[in-house]
Amino acid sequence: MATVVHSRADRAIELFHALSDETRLEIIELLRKGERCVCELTDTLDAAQSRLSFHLRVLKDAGIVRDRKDGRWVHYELVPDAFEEIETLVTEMKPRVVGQATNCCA
Amino acid sequence: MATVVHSRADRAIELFHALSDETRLEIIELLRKGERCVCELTDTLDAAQSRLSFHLRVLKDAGIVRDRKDGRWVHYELVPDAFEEIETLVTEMKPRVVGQATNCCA
DNA sequence: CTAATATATCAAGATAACTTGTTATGTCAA
DNA sequence: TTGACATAACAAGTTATCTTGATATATTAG
Repeated sequence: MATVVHSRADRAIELFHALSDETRLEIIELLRKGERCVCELTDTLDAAQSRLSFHLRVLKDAGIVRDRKDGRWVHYELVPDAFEEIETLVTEMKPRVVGQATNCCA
Repeated sequence: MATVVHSRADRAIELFHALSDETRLEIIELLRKGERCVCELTDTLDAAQSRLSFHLRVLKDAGIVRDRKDGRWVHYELVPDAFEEIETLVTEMKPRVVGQATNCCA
């Protein structure tokens, strides 16, 4: 179980990296409709099984999805908390509304 | 001027990719305090100039920062709209609150 | 004009990420 | 128990990204 301790920045990098791939965004889009097994993702996205497995792991390691084993199927679903976390990160990097502050050089 | 037409997904990938690097997050954090010239970023982050230049370009191409030439200095600042755009993207990929929908296989 | 400074760009190498094909593991049906 | 299926993991190759050092361009000071 890949449980690594992250600095704040490392965590942001992990999350944003997980979101910066087309296949993974497609997976997220599909999972918005609810839990899905890998087989259905494979079919819908017309992607090789090992490729899906690779991307699901990236998403899972980042905590964006979780899996549930059910017989020979594994179902994946989104983890709402992860999206809250991402929203917080984005909010915290927005520019402050205040003035331009100290002018360097020139 | 690198102006490429993006699909919605491509745009998301570009933005999230731009945010998935430590140096770039540090740049953003610094620029939250207001406009800065490259020289100051180089000093503060203790990074080689060409490295900063590379990362600033990634951020600029993604529309996250913009530059302003002023004599022999170039000042960079955050583009607030970009963060609104990112927030919207994140909001739109959050799981819907509704039930589990169609159960595949099993 | 010349030298120094600020920045960008480029080329080469290093590292990381992704894809594909293959094999391994577990589960179920016959 | 055997075979088929669902999924994960691995290995090798490919591609993308990042870093570093070198060079190019513009601007200003002297």
